[in-house]
Amino acid sequence: MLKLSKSVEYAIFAIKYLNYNTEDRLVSTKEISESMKIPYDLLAKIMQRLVKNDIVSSIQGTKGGYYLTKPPGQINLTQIISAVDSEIRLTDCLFDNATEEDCSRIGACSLRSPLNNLQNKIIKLFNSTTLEEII
Amino acid sequence: MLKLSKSVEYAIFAIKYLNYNTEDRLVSTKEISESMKIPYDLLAKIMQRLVKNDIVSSIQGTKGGYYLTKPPGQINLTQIISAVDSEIRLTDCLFDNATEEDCSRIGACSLRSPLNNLQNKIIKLFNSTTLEEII
DNA sequence: TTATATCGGACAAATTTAGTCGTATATAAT
DNA sequence: ATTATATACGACTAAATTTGTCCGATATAA
Repeated sequence: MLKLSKSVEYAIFAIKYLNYNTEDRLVSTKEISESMKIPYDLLAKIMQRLVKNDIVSSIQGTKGGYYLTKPPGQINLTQIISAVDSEIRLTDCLFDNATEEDCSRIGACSLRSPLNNLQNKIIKLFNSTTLEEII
Repeated sequence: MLKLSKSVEYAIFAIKYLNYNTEDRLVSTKEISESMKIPYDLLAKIMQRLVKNDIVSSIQGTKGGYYLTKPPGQINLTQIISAVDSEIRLTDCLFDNATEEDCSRIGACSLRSPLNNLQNKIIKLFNSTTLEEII
């Protein structure tokens, strides 16, 4: 359970490809998919999520495609994970306003606060890890 | 995918219970299970893994049960995760001697090394997080 | 009008996690 | 010896999540 999802891996590959190939043109999902060997339909969805989270920008229509909204040094891992998966949560209860629906122990749980500290450290680590360091 | 498994959560609860209840006696899976509201059969398997990894010790037979092998300050999160889940691996390829079976990109993958650095940081963080801080 | 691209949601397959069950072994008490 | 209660261990099932696919809509250049 402590693993990057395939979607996050693919997102990183895609960002890498965009970084090296969009100086003077746009790049399509098809091109990234074939070049990086990533399933087309899955990648297409990932690209949309990256667009929604303003990590990449898109131009629609023929000759359309994607480009990076900001340089890799300004994109961090937390942003990517949040964009293509969901917010980082070490347990089901570790977010604001969690209720008994999320965990029956809530309120009486002595683990919640220390695990929240741990989660914050992980998020901090991921915040400080930029794509520039990875790609 | 960046979440503690239920097994790890249950293991932490169990260690906490053992820490507070085994000064002068042994504690059974049944007692922990009922007291901490953890499914008995699942907890039983978790206890066995903790024993195998020398985090807790067991005495068999009637009047048998478990106790902590070492104090919580000497147990860290990496040990627990390795014991009840498996080694921490951020991607399928991030271990020694990974082959193309594990990832077809291996050898040519530019992400492997930087992601390995990240994985080491996470492991280091988990190594430095003892159960004393959590329970 | 056509070809090619993004957009978006529903769906299916595969994998992983979570939980269950049955049986064997150990040991204290009767 | 037998019984009751505990751990040990593996196989199995169920549930949840991730991964991958499909289909139709919209946008735009040629």
